[in-house]
Amino acid sequence: MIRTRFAPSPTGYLHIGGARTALFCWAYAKQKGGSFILRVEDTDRERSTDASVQAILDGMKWLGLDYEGPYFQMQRLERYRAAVDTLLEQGHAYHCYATREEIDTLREQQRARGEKPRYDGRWRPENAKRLGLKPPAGAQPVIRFRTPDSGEVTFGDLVKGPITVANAELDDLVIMRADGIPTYNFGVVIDDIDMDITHVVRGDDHVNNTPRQINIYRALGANLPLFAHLPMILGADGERLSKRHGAVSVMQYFEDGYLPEALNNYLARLGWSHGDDEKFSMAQLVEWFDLAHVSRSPARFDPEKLGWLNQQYLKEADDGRLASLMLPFLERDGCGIAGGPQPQRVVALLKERVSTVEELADAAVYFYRALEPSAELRGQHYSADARPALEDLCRRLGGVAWDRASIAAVMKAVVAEHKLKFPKLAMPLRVMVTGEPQTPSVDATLELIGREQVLARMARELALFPG
RNA sequence: GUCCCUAUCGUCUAGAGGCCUAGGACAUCGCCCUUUCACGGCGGUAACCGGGGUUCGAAUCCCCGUGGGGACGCCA
Repeated sequence: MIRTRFAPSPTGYLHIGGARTALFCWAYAKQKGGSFILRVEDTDRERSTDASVQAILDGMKWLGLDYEGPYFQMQRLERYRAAVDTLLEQGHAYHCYATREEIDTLREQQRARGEKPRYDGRWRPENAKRLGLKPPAGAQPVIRFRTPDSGEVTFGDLVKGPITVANAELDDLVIMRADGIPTYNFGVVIDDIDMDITHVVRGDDHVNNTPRQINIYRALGANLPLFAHLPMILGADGERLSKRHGAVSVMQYFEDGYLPEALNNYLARLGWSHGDDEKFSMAQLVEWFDLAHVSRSPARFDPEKLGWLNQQYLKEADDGRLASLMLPFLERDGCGIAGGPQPQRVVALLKERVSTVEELADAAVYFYRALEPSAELRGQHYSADARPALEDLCRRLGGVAWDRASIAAVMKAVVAEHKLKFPKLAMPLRVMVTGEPQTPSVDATLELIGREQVLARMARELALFPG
């Protein structure tokens, strides 16, 4: 039975990188008929918040990633303490009384010497004895894991292949704080063991933690899971996509009018491929996903390509669904839909011309509210020689059957009688009625806006024509 | 600085030693369609980081440079 997990810390929203990790873990478990677990790693009491937990849950829900859980590490403290006791008894861990200041100084000196900053093991029992160190009265020690002095750790990463690190590169890491709360590298191991995780699929930034964690597994006598490290996602500028730099919350994409299927598809395609396939469903992702085709180097996030994919999904999305997604944006733009055309029909007319729902709403405004053309547009399109034809058209539109074909027929007749080129009539008409130079075909647009509004807007603008 | 990982068009990628004159997608440019703008269709520009090996043969394997990323916390 395959079991994967996504283990975010609730110190912020669910961001793009986390979402992709979750997506891959989810897809892998689904494909294998296994379980996907959500575990909240909330042991950083200073930074973890309930709001972040909720934000992560919201993001998972929007993306459609269902899971077992969530489990919370802060509800499992007893278990970690018991595990630490075992390690202590067996000599795999020890108390360390070094102060933070002391350690900081040590690290500074090491860096100054061009060495890798590492704890020097001064509180290992034998060293403390040799150095004559005595636990200060009343001091609460942290607990450190005793890393093997020699040898190396090798693991076969499912994405990157074999990775080897010498134990000499590792130091004795703190596994439990003085207050009994475990640190990341310890909690993650205990939980992955207890939750029977078979495949640890996580970000590249954990590659260096893996050998440390493997040493803890070994000290505990536990079986190792398989590891797969996904490459990082970089910003469009090649810089790290982090919470400080523009790493956008997944829910920001919802707010900007993206469809979750588009974001999932884009994210799946970032760092993973299935031949030349660019657009595929979640079901196809589940069917096709494999760790062998995950790329090994970081990828840049390309908003342009996401926009293109979103447009592809928009084109085939249900009009009613898009209409309801569009309404909040319309309201924000000060548009009520009461008295206007049916939103679904507006959506049908506009959806393949935009790449987000927000753009869709922006493009829909003139169906619900008259927009005044800019002076520049008026100057560009309102010519004296088009005026008689437009007046004629206005009159005739008052009596014609109100459907697209009839409107088009009237326009063609007017164009012919006044000996004009079609655009000579259509462009000023478009601007008069919509306030915009670019809209769907003008007959369809007029039909939806409605006769009353069209005539009113034309009359108002006609007065501004020269001549 | 030290350690780990990595390297194909501007970007995401296909590529598992001969199928590669290196394919697709986004972006970009041109043409077509056309009632404006889009959509769509067709076409173009554009890449195997450098140097050594291994091999009859290397984008694919090895080594060294260089570039990029990550890690070095009582953060996760």
